[in-house]
Amino acid sequence: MKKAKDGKPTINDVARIAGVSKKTVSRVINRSPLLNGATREKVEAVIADLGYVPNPQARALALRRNFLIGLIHDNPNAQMVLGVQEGILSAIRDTEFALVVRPVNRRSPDMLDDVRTFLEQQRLFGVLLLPPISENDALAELCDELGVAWVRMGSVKLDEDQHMVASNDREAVAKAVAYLIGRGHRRIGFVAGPEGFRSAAERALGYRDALDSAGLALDIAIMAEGNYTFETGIAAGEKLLATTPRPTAIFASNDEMAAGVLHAARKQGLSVPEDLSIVGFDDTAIAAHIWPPLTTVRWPIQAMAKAAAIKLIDPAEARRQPSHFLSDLIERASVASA
Amino acid sequence: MKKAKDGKPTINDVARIAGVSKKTVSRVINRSPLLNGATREKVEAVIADLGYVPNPQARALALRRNFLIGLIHDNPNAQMVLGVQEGILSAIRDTEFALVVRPVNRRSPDMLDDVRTFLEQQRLFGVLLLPPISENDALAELCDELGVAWVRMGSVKLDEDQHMVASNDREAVAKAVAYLIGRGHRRIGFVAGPEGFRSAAERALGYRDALDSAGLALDIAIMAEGNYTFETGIAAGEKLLATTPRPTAIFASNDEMAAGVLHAARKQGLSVPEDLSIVGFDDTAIAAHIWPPLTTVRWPIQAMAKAAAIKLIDPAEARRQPSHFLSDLIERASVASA
DNA sequence: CCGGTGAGTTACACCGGTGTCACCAACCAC
DNA sequence: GTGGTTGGTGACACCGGTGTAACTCACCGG
Repeated sequence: MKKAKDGKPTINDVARIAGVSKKTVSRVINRSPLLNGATREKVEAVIADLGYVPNPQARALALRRNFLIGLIHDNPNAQMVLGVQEGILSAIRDTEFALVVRPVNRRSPDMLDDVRTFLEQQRLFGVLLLPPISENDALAELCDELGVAWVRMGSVKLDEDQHMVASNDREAVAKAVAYLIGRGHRRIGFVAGPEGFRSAAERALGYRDALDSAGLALDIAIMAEGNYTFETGIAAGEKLLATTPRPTAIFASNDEMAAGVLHAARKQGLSVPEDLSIVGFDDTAIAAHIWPPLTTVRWPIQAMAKAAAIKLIDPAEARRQPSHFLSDLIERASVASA
Repeated sequence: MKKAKDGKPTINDVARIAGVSKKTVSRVINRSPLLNGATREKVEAVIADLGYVPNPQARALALRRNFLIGLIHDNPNAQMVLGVQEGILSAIRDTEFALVVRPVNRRSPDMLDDVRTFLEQQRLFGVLLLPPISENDALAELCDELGVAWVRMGSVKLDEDQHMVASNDREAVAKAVAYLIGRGHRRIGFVAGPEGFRSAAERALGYRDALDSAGLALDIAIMAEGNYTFETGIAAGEKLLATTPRPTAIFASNDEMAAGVLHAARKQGLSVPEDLSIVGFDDTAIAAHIWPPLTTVRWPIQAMAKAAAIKLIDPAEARRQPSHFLSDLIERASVASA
């Protein structure tokens, strides 16, 4: 009778029915310590009875902060993006936060303006920046300017711990290439990622590190560059396989390019791994599903995203979260001894 | 001086500086028609000068509606989910809507409660339901109960047009199998999707349709079931390839299982497509990147998601959006004539 | 018996928008 | 000149929460 017929119950309804002020109801919701136990129980009973849930928009307005975190990304790899989303979700589960996604176009000249409009319009609490766009310092500056908290993920540490969650691509690639060297390979080709990507640069450094440690010389004849796509992997594979002596192993900077190298090898009638060993990076779905299954480097994407999200939303837990994650070599069937 | 040092400008700031009431500013923002041109220009100048952007939470509170739409999904295929996200984003670009994502666990007994909590807590304007979870009628009912608008995507029409965007999997599979028959195949194996998935049932019906039209008998010896994963595709492939006479072609209900069949064939020393033709469904990344590239059925996922989002947010445009989308057969290299 | 203390609670303004209605001036018909 | 429209604007309450300060009431010591 007193309650609007279709509207959801509000704090006023609860207060009236429980016979207390709305502020007291607010205290119950927010678990305020100075609250008489009997009052709390009475109010909680009414809340349960009415099925009352606080209105997040009203809360956001009064608190001058909201509970939305954004994921800004420009990543062609669907599995990575979804892994990140899952990771963030596991961090915000059972909190009042929600995840807003915003794919952007790295190549668009309006990219920064787009992000600015998005942030101004939605007034997010904070954002997560995913590679490769996370490498753009202008984005971090924009967030600072607009008062939006931010954490970026990346392949190498770029900021202080509270703003950064990094894998260590250089070290991981060095381990993978060292593994090939350990299997007797001496002529190991390298397919780099595109110029301008920090991950590509880091992975290339890892390759050099491994050769250096083993006392092997760098030979630019067996180094090629792709842009992380299957097609450029084929082209790079063709180039490397045309050299003499032919490499006995190739490390590709991501799985798609590794699949392209495999494709190129097959076109030339080479068997993998008998004639050529191949190692990729990322451990995306394709790695396990091609033939032969690809030995590759897996980085803990969900765990990283979860840590990043916690840094964003929970200052108390933030310092307990690692900023640095280790990758593993996943051995499958695309590597044989030389 | 008058303006808080760190806070963003509010409608009050604009009103005071422009020398009008806040209601007039509100009218400018909302493009009210009864507004003197000179007043409008004056206010717009102040808005531009201050960089004023309306607070979405305050707006949501006053309007008793917000501008968040949710994507609820439980889909193992990252590419599909991301395609949907892109599609939705292209629909809400340049609107004030934002996209909130919510992966759920289909198998969890708490799934419905999770969704309920999510919807009650966030008070979304509306949600998009993705298969396979979109097939759950209880979800649609829950949305109706909570007053949340909804549109579901699926492989077959389940609701009235305003709630539904469907591909036509049955017809698409029938076309694909007819294509195999047209290439001379008479013994065509079928790998079904998991029981309980509407898409799986529809695809199986399409297979039967095609055999019927060609006057071919159904042979359950060359039908197997998988759960849309690579591994179950291998198992299904092994089963079908063990029959005599061996099928000359196999249609798998998704690409991952098709890749599994390919894997099984290769293990038995069979060449594809010389000894066995294979057709998949979905045209995910894996289809183009395995060897040989997979002939498969592509459904217009982004366009469907875009149409679904428009139905949700724009009643005026909604009736102009199709509810029914057609799939294409993408011919690659995994099919040869019998 | 009285003033001080602190726990528990309330009244009220406020967050930043929108809806309603009153209001005013200009214009019109009579 | 009067009364009735109409276009344009403002005052004020309201949406549903939270912060602040003030209040009430036991309980305490002197």
